[in-house]
Amino acid sequence: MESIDTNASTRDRLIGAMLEALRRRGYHGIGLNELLASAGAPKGVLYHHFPGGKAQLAVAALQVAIDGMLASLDKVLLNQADVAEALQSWMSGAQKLLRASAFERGCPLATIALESTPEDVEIRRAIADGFSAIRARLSGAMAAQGMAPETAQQIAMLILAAYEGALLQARVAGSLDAMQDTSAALAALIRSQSRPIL
Amino acid sequence: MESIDTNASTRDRLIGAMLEALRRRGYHGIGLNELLASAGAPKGVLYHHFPGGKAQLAVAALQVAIDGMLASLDKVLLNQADVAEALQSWMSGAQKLLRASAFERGCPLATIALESTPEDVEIRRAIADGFSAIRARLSGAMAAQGMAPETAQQIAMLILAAYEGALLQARVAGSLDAMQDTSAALAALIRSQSRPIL
DNA sequence: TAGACAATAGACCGACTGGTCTATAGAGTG
DNA sequence: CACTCTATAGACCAGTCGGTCTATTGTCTA
Repeated sequence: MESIDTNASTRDRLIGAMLEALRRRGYHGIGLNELLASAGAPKGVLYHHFPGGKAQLAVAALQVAIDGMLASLDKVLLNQADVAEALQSWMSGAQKLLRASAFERGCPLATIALESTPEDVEIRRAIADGFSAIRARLSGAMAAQGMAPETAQQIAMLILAAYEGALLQARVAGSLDAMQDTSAALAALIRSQSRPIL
Repeated sequence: MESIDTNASTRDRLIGAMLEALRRRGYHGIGLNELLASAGAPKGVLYHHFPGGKAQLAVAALQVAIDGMLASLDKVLLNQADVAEALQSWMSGAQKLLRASAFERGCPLATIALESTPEDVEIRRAIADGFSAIRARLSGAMAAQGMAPETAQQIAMLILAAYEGALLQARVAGSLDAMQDTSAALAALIRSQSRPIL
């Protein structure tokens, strides 16, 4: 059970609690009362900061999650000139977080994406935009390394899909194998596509 | 709204309704009353066929889903000698189902996998076993086509991860792009690995 | 026809859901 | 000090949750 930083503002504690819930159980998997208890906040404060209720809080949590993913991606891309290596760093970071949480903290975007229905307009838009931004970072980096732009876009799509799918498999299996295999296979693919075939 | 085949046995209608719910909204996204209504069955009959309640019904639905995925995989692998082509057929089938449901019917395994907690032992085991069986089919087919066994296992992991992740992205985006890009990138990868580099 | 058992039917239950409402506390400003 | 506005607090609500229970119907066998 992760405890939420009690020094953070009430609003941030609410977001943190929702984020944690989305990672572990999904949007419908946690109730408002339990959420409020883990944030150490009474009910009124939720509707004060988020008049739209649970759904609006979820959107705010998604934005935070997306910003975090983009930041970690930018960091590895900045530190490593080679995209294949940067990707492996990125996935290795995800593996550490997974193991540290006993395989319980996954990607919050994936969970709520699958639970959402067409009525959840804001939620779906936030997720779709987030995925799109992540893919843009990836394809940009690969194109900068000499990959054909259309190929880079295709492979960025594959990378993000594989990342989410590997995380998912790793969680249910309680093993890092999925992450490791996927990471290795992706790195090999990027390398083979970055340089024209000899 | 999909209507359930009223000719099927009550037990099968319950499973069908749960399967549909898992595809569209997830385990916690549907209530027992709504589920029963869509199956056209009263409450008592659920606990007659599935004493373990909602969770046991979900496991039964997962088994049906897994059997279906394995069957469709076997079919394309039998029809097409080339694994890359078989994979594209398989993913093209998934695209048809997605579009036919207005991007609402996803993979039931993925959804409940992300919603599950460590307490959901039977559910997680069913999913993990299902994924494992699917990967075994894929890696077996690639190994039979001359790919090194370790490589085949890695790529099978990548394929399944990418499949789930692409389906997820396609759903939130309401577009087949993710499936098409992923499918093309995977096919190219399989082909490049099946034959030793010239 | 009687008995046994599987299947269907739905009333009912306590617990909890997301959400609303009113009351109060605290901070900042004139 | 009085006023204002944000933030905190939690009682309260109708509706729904998953699950239990008893009654009835249908079917097969003796």
